[in-house]
Amino acid sequence: MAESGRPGRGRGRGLSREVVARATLELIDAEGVGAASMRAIGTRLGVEAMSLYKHVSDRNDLLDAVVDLVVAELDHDPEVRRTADEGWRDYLLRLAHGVRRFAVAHPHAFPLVATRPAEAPWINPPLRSLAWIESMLQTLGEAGFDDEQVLFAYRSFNSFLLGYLLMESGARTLRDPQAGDGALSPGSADPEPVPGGLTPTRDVEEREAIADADDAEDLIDPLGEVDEDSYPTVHRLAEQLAQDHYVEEFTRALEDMLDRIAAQIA
Amino acid sequence: MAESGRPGRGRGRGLSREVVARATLELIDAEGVGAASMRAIGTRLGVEAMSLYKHVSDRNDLLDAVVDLVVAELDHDPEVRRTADEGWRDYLLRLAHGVRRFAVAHPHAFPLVATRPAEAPWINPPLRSLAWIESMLQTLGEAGFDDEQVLFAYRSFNSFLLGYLLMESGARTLRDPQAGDGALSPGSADPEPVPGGLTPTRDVEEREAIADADDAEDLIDPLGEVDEDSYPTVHRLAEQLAQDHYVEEFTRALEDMLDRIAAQIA
DNA sequence: TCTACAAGATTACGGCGTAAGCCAAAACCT
DNA sequence: AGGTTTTGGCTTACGCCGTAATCTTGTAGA
Repeated sequence: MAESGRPGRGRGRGLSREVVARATLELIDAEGVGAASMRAIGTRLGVEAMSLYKHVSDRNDLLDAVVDLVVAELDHDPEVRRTADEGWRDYLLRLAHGVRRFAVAHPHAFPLVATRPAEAPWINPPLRSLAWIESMLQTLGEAGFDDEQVLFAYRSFNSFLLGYLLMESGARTLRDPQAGDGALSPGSADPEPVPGGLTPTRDVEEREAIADADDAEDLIDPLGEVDEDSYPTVHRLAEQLAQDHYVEEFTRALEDMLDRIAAQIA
Repeated sequence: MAESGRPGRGRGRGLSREVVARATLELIDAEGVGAASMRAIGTRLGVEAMSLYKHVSDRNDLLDAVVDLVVAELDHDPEVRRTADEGWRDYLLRLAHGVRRFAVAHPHAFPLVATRPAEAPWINPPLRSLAWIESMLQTLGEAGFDDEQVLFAYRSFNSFLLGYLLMESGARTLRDPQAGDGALSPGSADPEPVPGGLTPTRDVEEREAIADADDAEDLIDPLGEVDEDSYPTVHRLAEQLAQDHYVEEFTRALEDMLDRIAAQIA
């Protein structure tokens, strides 16, 4: 990991597995997974598509590299650390918020992390690295969990993050009225421009701040109208359904889940 | 929706949006989403690929039709009904198990239902039909929930199902050691044969029975070995991690979630 | 300087989604 | 019944996709 990579030194130009993966992630953020073709990535890097294969075995491997990038990004998050200085609860809390920060910053990429097939049935998304799994299991074990409780917490934590963040990132990446996604298809020749007008590249904290600030008026997209006669309840609740309370809800649901784990070990 | 459709009557052969969608679902079950190309589907139906476009506007629409098929399948499930004769808890319980039956029977298709982009941010997977959303919101409202509680229950239920079942179906559709998935890619020319040797077509109950019967020895795939020095905890817990306790865990976690909702309205 | 090799370029192939047009047969309307 | 319209499937063709195979070139090490 991170061999040398700077464009000045080394043999060719500044390409490397990580650089390619990073460019791919940027492309995914900007235009969706479907737009990240080998040719498009090459173009973005000023390079022919086939050159990517010097750093990546095939497209699957590239997408795996993107997932690795996500996991690596977690390690660089100053709030997320692999230590439980303040107890297991704080450890899981920080980890969860770190993962959520990524999901919010990269709503097009999160489904990738969430649904990419794993090598073993117990490598669960969204933490698909043996290193993190080891860290988590070990931390919980050291916190006094017995084996069964460790596994319960492991699965509870993963499925909670998976479900909630996939729901949230799904709400942030709506279908383009014309021209679908291509996210889960072979082929698909559409560009899938990011629909909401958001440009998810940096500034996670900034957007969070915005989302948190106005508390009850940040509705995302009402889908025009809902037929009142056919779906009266949906129609009545449409406005509240469209409100964005994700931060508070996530925090609260997370606390609830941790409570449940705590109750389990008591 | 069921116009006539029988091959004997009507104009052409027995094609229809639903028939095409059903064939697609079968292909997805057998070989994964990536294998369900227009040409492959046509071949399976004894028809040219372009003929499918008479019943479906494009491939995105076809995948939507598959999702519709899932929702429709729910309606035909005798245990799942859109009424709360026995209270909201029973209603949600039956619904959840119905969705899980589908996820277990169609592990390759569930990620599709889970990640397909929606038209509005409050249409959450896995219940992506206005009819079901209306049913659920209305039922909860009639059960005495106020608006805020309805929304809390709605989102809790959806994110729980999404996370748990995606985790479970992910564990049932592992990566083919050679040749990746193509599930989230454009292009991808691989067949992705179903890995576990399972043939998920009917007999959900039967497989459940098997899964339930032997309680502690149904491990799915150990991934060969895990390096003991690098990942000691994973190594130690590998066997238990590989065990399939999904049914009991799901049931228990579901009850916990319903408890949380119940506590919320008390 | 010579050699080996790694990084990127070129070419080419089969498969993909699908636009456009064609055609026979079923359905409909006197 | 006979003419017309509509429908459902077929054919052709185009551009994009992933990638196998091969060639070119600049650089590092001897």
